[in-house]
Amino acid sequence: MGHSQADKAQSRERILRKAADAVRDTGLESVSVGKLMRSVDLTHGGFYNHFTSRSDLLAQALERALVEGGKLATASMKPGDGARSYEIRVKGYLSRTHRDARTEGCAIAALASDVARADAASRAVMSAHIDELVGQLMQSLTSREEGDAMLAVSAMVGAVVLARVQTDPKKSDVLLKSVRDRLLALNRTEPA
Amino acid sequence: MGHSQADKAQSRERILRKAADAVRDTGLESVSVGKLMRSVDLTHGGFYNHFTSRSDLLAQALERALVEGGKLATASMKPGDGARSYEIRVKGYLSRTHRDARTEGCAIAALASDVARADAASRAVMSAHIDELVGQLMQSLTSREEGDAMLAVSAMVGAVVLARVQTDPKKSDVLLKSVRDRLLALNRTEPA
DNA sequence: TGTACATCAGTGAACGCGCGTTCACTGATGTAC
DNA sequence: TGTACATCAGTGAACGCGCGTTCACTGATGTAC
Repeated sequence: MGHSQADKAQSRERILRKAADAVRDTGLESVSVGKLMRSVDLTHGGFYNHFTSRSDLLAQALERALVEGGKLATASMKPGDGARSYEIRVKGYLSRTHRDARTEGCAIAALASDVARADAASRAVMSAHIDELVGQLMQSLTSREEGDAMLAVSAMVGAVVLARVQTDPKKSDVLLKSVRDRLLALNRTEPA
Repeated sequence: MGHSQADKAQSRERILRKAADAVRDTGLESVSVGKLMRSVDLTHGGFYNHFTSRSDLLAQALERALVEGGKLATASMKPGDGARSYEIRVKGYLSRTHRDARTEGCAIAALASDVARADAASRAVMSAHIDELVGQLMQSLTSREEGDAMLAVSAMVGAVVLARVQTDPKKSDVLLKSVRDRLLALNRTEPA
């Protein structure tokens, strides 16, 4: 609303934050400059004081969504939880809460199919976050094998996306629980 | 081009087939009536001789894409392959060929994130095909446990989508191979 | 089989609409004296 | 500290464009006699 430099930074931040949410809520392509600016109580013309184009905004919103979505994963972990961190991550990711919180949750699950057909720049941004997630999970695995982490990440992302598609709530719950139980079991039995 | 009843049925079929491909190639929302009709050498006005609206077409194209994508899974199987069908399915799904053939491949992998935020009708259509895929895989599993099939389907869909996002081709290959090896191993060691 | 007529698949102009982007403008903010 | 001026965040009209949908039209197809 104001005209100071601090106000500008704040406006930019509000636009980007809203865009990061909108992108996860309704997809990359659904975000329009007009609707976005209206949603933060500004007019469309001012958009270009903050971003050079819609696609510039989208690239930054994707990155932001991935970072925000990634924070949640570690937010609920206390230091010293190291040994149980695999369990905590898997349970959190494959929870009904996460399934039902698409707008605040992992952007990989929210946008994977979209980004799979996007340009190389967008895919590279998400690739980095996939690698990071695989790395984090590998560290917390008793086997410490990257391939095991890749299976877990694939199953986690796949299960959350499929659980969000599933219209029967009971089947959706069962899907989450089945995958969760099996991923947890794998980490226990594998080193045997 | 022609005006006979047979021509009409053929036109409708060509439109729907193109739409089913386009939907997997570039997403549900990207299909426009004008571009679609041009791509089958017709003009946009005639579209409404075949479908009541764009969203009517989209619903049918999603169903078609799911059916076509599902056929591929069983196409390469010979009768009598029963015992090895889990292996054949998993290998086919997690192949580089499938990863690189988004337009002809499994529509669940191509459109899962999109449909996750679509209306209940679209989600119900895809839900049915997810259930079917889980059912098929369960039948071919030595454990015959639905939960095991759910893990496999989640990991298969997740891995293909993530492999399509991954910009580093080597990492993409490793992801597919790691998940494939582990899903195959699970079916061997579990009954022990 | 040949003719007259109704049907209807396909055409292309026209509609209202929302889109991304540009631009002349306003007035509050920040700066120089 | 007070005044004059430059800056620039935010406004809103305007642009060209592609969209989904409608509609009067055309001419080939199918039908009735």
